[in-house]
Amino acid sequence: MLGEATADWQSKRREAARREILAAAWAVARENGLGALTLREVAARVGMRAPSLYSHFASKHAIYDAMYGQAWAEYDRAAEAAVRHLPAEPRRVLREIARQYFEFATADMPRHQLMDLRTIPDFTPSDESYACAVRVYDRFRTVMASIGITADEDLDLFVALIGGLADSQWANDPGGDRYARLLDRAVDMYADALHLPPEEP
Amino acid sequence: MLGEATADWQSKRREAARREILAAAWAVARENGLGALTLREVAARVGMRAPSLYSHFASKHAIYDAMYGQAWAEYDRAAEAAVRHLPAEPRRVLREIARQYFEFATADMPRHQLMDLRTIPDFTPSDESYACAVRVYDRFRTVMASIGITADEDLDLFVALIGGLADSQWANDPGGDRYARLLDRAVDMYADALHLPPEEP
DNA sequence: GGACGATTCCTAACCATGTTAGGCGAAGCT
DNA sequence: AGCTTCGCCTAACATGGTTAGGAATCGTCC
Repeated sequence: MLGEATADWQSKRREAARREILAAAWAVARENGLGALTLREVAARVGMRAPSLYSHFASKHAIYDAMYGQAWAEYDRAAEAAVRHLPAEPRRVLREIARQYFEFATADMPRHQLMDLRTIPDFTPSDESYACAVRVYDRFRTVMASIGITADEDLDLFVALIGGLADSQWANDPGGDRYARLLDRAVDMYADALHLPPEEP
Repeated sequence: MLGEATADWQSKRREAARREILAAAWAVARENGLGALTLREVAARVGMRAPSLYSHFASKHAIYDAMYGQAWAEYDRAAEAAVRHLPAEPRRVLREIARQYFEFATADMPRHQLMDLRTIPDFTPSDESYACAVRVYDRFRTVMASIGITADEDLDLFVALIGGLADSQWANDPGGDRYARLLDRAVDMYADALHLPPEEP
């Protein structure tokens, strides 16, 4: 039987190794694109051979899964910070949420691709990773509720709207700001449709 | 030198073979998903071995390219038909375009994935295939111009809106009709923002 | 202190898939 | 008939995910 202290030390080493592998995976994805993320390349960056990664992750999908969870957790942190200083006016709240999402989505292409479940064929996140995404959505729902928007359809519409703009940004003007301008118009369209009062100047 | 009649006959056989291969590729994609589209599988369905496909397509990407062109050409035909009986009221025109796109996009998942350039890594359509997509966009721009919408930003916004809803449909409610209902709301939002007159009952 | 057990890395290899090389046979041209 | 062309074949290669099995390391226990 392993002693408690040892188990703790070992699990810390395990965690460190996992973190290092994930960091390498992110580096590869950012430098050469998600498509270039190969086990042999990741392994090389941490001074290992590909099969050794299996001591830390059950499969390549497990690495994707961890990255997926990390990305959503990252977004959750950013959103949490933003929620603490929410404007008073509902319309400004919408704008804030929209901008936050858009900035996060357009700041890092591989991260954004990874957060989209359609990107990796046959990928389904683990419960744990998926919970990170759900947490974000719960926070979003709470904020929306605080300005009186609770209907599922209203929430879905807002998400589709902002998501469509972020995707269009990547598809049609990566690196530019063409859709950032449209974002404000979209938010206003949406706010008008829901009869939110205009902003004070 | 080959005789004229023979060349013609041979090129017809070549075309027939290409069509057969593409049909098999579509069948595989629809039955087992885009990810299951493998050269060996396609070849098997047309009674060949994988390398023989290279007599008809330069690479797997060339097959994707042909499928991409076909998909957009298909949409172009559908759009052309719709354009011939456009309603008189601008708002109804928008609704018509939106519904048309949404229905086409949600009718066939692999086709929709393929029409999105992000789906296949490192895929860039040939000029010829891309022209099919451009043709669709030109038609769209013409119709929009006919109801007085010409600004690039207005067009981009509409496309992002409808595209976002179609993507959300696939992501969150495949097989359902949750986002079809939202489509009409989105169109109205957009039409209101552009001060289009309401529809007559 | 030495044997045991777990852990972690390695090499070798397997399988799937896109792709290339090279050959064989049929079919048409001259 | 002889030559060329074409379409298909088999064999093989490169890459990439994965598995099998072994060796080294390190903490634990007698």
